[in-house]
Amino acid sequence: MSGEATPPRPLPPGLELLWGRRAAGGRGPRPGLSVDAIVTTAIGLADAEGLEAVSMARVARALGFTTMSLYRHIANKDELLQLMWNASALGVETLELRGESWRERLRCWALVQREMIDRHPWITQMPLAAPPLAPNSMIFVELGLAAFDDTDLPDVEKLRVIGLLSSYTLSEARMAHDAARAAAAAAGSAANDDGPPAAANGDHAGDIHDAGGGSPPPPAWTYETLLRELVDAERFPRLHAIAWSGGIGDDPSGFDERDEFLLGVDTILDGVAAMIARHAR
Amino acid sequence: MSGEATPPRPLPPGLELLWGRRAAGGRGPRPGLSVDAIVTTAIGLADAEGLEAVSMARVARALGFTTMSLYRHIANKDELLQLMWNASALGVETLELRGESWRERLRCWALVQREMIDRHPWITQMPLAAPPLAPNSMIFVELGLAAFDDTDLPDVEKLRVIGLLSSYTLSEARMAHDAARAAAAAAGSAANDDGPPAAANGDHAGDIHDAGGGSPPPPAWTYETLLRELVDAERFPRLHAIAWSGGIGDDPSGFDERDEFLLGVDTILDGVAAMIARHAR
DNA sequence: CAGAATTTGTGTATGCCGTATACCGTTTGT
DNA sequence: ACAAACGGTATACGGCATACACAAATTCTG
Repeated sequence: MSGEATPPRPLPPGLELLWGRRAAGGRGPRPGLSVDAIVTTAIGLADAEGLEAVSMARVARALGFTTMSLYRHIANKDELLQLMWNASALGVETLELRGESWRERLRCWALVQREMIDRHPWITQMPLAAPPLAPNSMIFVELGLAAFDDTDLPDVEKLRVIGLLSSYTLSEARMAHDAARAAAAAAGSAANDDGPPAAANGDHAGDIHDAGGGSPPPPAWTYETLLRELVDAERFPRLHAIAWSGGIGDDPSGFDERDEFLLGVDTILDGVAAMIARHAR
Repeated sequence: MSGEATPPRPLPPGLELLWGRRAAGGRGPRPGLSVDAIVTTAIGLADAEGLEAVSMARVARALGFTTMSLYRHIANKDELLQLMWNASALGVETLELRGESWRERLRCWALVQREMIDRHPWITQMPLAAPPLAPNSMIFVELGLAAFDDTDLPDVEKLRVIGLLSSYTLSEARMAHDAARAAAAAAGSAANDDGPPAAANGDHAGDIHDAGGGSPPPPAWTYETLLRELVDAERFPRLHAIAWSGGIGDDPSGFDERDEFLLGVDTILDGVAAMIARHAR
């Protein structure tokens, strides 16, 4: 709120690296490690084993350095996560939205975002705090704003729609990947025996969740069977009906998650159309 | 896929507690600790200091027990989080949606959810995995479905809208609370001196983010000033214009976050209206 | 009523995590 | 030649979730 002179240099910590301003001074020994290398191997780790596999120690070991060496290039783990998030959107600079109307372009915008997330599912596990400040986020927002160029929507509304769309995209992707991970884990623990044996307890195993008899575990729960077990017809009449009518879990039609997602996008865009019409009047 | 007989008992671990089926056997000493007490104090801790303050050790200490005693009542921390999430929606059973039309009821539904989150902001920090299976989540979904009772929308679409609305609600709440927390942290670190001193480094302070001269830190960044610093007019023409036109950060009008939120909800509902109209035809 | 069975809470230990701090060798500007 | 700056390492600390073994309390069974 004070002053109109643009502040000269010192960005808040963590942003300088993101926006690429680093002195690159000359005096010490030539570094064997670089921010790029760190971020790249961290992303590789996350791609392969999920975000929880990314620890300072693991990243450093994968690079053949000590844990603490990373801190010569990165302030802390949070900064690393920010850098990963930014680097995961590598293609954005050269991206162009296809479509003649705002509607086609926005749809394309959402889809591109969804595809970026699908390429790096750990994005949905990131503890994303506060509004986006990474350069690639900015580029992406700018791109979204450009989709509105043929409309008269006020800027605030454009931003609201952008936020709405990307929050939908993120949460839809999160659900899809969580489900996929759960399914993979269930399949894995059923097939292999080296996975976590149900829920390891010490000498007090049977109390909280009795591990069943000696019989093989009942054929593993799916979301649908669970729903049918839990939801009674009196308290949950509508959910009960849905659970017993099939078509909840894996849909047999060729209707995949991507189409599901686009249906949601289209619903939002219908709302945006009304918004634009209202403002044109 | 297999069998039509409802499976008899053994729910997957973690769900039994949520759905209240516990043997309550008789033989041991009378417990001085209960699941309820644990969950309650954990929620108290989270309300007061955020979700990161909830550790097994802290909860146990607050109760006057040892850390490991908790594990006699709860399988692991994740289960505790699930229980907290479920308990945070305490009022849902006695909840009724006001409104004559599906639209009013859905709007009310979203608002109620938002208010529940605002009462326990740590909900937005929860690593929520997979579709909701807690009883209170179910009740809430059932309530959302009931809002559609005067429409002909297929069930799948109803569920999609429910998901869309609540993902929007959650992410909007997350942004609001993250911003609030950041603002509080900035104000706190400016006023107090017992907070983390900027970014502590060892003998190598000045390299990554040089802490400025001895002068007092430049008046602290706001989102708007940051945007103005980072976003240049060539690469980000639209964002640049927005950043310099004011009205981004704290809006001076009496237009608070709740109204902002409801505007987004209304946009979604416009889309839903189109959806319903399409299906009625 | 005697012991067996079962359950609650405790103490201790393990292996991860992020990171503060002190140190040493290398490079470079003066 | 020397001081300053820098890159990497070793060590250590406090916190975390949780495995495991044990003691005391209670109740069921004979």
